[in-house]
Amino acid sequence: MSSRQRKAAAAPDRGLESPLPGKAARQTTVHPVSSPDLIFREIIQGLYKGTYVPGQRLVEVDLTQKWGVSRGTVREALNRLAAEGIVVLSRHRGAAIRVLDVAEMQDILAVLEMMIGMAARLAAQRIGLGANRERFTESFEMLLGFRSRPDSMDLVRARNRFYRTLAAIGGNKELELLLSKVQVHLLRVQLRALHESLVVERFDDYNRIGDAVLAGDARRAELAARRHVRAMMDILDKVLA
Amino acid sequence: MSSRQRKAAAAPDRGLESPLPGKAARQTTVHPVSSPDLIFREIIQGLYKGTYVPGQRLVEVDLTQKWGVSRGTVREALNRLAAEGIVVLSRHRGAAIRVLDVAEMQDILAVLEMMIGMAARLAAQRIGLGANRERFTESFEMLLGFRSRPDSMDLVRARNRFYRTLAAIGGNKELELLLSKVQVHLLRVQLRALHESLVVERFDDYNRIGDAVLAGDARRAELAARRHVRAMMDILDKVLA
DNA sequence: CCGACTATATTGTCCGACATCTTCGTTGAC
DNA sequence: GTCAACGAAGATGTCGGACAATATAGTCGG
Repeated sequence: MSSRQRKAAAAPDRGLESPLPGKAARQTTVHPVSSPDLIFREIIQGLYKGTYVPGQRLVEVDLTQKWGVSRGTVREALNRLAAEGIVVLSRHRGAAIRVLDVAEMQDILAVLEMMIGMAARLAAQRIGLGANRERFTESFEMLLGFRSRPDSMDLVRARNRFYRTLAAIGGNKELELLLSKVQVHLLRVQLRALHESLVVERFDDYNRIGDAVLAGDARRAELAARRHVRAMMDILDKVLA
Repeated sequence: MSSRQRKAAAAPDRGLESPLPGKAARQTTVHPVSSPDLIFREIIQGLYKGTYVPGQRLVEVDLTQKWGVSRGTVREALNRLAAEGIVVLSRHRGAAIRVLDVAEMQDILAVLEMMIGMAARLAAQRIGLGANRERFTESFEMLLGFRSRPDSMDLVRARNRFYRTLAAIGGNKELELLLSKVQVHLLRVQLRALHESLVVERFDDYNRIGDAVLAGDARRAELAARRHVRAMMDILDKVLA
């Protein structure tokens, strides 16, 4: 019974036309993050910190106790991590941090070359629009600021931010979204585990990319970005030899 | 209390090294699909069928009644759909089928041009390996078989399969994964709604792509693929003019 | 007609329970 | 002693209910 009769989603009632777009309207309450969100980020951060290593199994009950949340909440976080490709799920066997084999790393880098190249090209083309130049310059200089002190969690953040900004001012939302789904986190961590030399930050490359973007030289920006990724591929190949 | 002490995922016990890879071992039970999986697919299929239209809200309780599952299950499905970008979630406001604006469609097509181009290039390079030629030929001919009878759900499946095969024989797993995350479903449905002419299947394009791939001509395959996507972008532009 | 307040619908999160399934140690036959 | 079948324990899949938090709609007073 109950007045809960609703025709089960049959009526195409249009709603949520613009869920996020800022009408600068009243933000009734600040919606910081949901619990699954927190766990999601914690685990990614734990990846960099070494709290979690590829191959490690994630048992629901354990996570429940660790963060004091319910299984349902943990489950949501795990599903999102799986959707991102960071953990693998197999029915009735549970979750584990994904292990990349060398072929997968090469695949990721190959795709990354194309996507980062595109992002750099678009960014160079649109560097003059709006506040793009300021935004880019800021994240660029912040990244370069770590030249003297690598190996910190802040550097990781700065690098990620640099790439996010690159994609953002490029203006292609879909590219931005897809780039966030490429397994850069896993790749970095597992490359580092593979060989120490791979962890070296290539600031010269960053410089070349940044310069070309700021110069508005789309072709050069794309080439610099692609060369950067290709350099990592080469190092990977050498390590294997 | 309770012997449930487990150090909360601190021990890097390696497990699930190869969750899927076929050791051709005993498959104790056939794991068809989980309930969230079913709902996930149903909704995507419903998109094509018109059961669900962009902008339509998806209320959890409705879906639980429609499929006779619990809210938790529905929730999982919605989260996955959100992760794929098919629905948008906003806190306490619920889920709705994502509405693409024209800019987003253009973004998606721009990324698609690059990715499909890459897939076609790789596929042409590897057409000779293993059973690639057979696999590709089969899906190719199946697609062409619909030349005389467009506008069926089967055609949708055939086209998707063609692209999946293209990506698969290309051999880059990451590209394959990312391609599956591009919003082709939404794009097709909303393009169709925008203008009837956009629904026309471009079999000539498919032919050119297929021929080039089968000929092992990587350059030509990439160009044909990119041109196909670009043609759709042009039509989109014309409709807007 | 407009703005503040209240009611309701809906989502976010938790808890507990049970079925299903995997894993692994044990038993027993060969 | 080896190996397969059996069975117990651990973990996940799914369910149902419950309550809090919050957005939206409707109501009331001005």
